[in-house]
Amino acid sequence: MESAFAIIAEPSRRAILSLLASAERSVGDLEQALRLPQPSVSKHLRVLREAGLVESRVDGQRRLYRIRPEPLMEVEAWLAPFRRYWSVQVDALERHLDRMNPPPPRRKAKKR
Amino acid sequence: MESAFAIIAEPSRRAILSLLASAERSVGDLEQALRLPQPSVSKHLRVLREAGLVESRVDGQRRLYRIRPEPLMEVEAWLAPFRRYWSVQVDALERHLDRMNPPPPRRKAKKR
DNA sequence: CAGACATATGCTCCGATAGGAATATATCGC
DNA sequence: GCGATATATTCCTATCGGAGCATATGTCTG
Repeated sequence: MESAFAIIAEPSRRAILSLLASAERSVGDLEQALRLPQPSVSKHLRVLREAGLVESRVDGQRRLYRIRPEPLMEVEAWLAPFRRYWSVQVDALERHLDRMNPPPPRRKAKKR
Repeated sequence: MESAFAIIAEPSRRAILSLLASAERSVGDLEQALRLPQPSVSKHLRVLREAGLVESRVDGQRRLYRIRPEPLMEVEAWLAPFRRYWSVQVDALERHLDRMNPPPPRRKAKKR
């Protein structure tokens, strides 16, 4: 089975997964949301299904797809050792910003 | 510039990044550790460098490569919405295991 | 059954890319 | 300078995967 890394290298597939992260969707829903030709959506779904990243259930003439997040844990795990890097960076960035703009009277941020 | 997702789709590149996560290394170090031909390592390093995932400094006749983790934050951010899925799963798994094997006298696990 | 709608599959073309082997560039010690 | 070591680049080839379009399969309504 293909690695989850290879699967999510494709932008349309990431978009599909992101949509399914919030809710189950039919092929037509995805087609509309992503403005992709239907065969293209179906093909990406097939790849995702075979990699275990989604599963489908039948609902009348449509098929509803939903996330199967397990394979993404491989990515999550691989990413772990790098977290310490950007956490210190975020800290450094925060310190930097604090120096530029010393934390003044607590109040809510203005809308932009 | 290529998306970080496309870059880390390649297993050798992931291996390089993982090695660099713990320490700076020369091309020769990587070549040995990964058992890859040297031109192959250099090519992958070029791709990584152009994507901003590593940077190098000169040290005599060698070049030492180190991580630049910023582009990986794109992956981290994309992954965020899926965390809730496997966190509830981990919870469910824990509850399941607790039921199978009720948390008894605290002690260290045996070696296998 | 027909005809409409939803989804899946087959096929061809094309571009991107990894691998391998040879070679080029750079820097060291002498 | 020379030879040795470390790294980068070039060229070639084979492969893979996505785009696009046509078509097949499946399921509903009447």
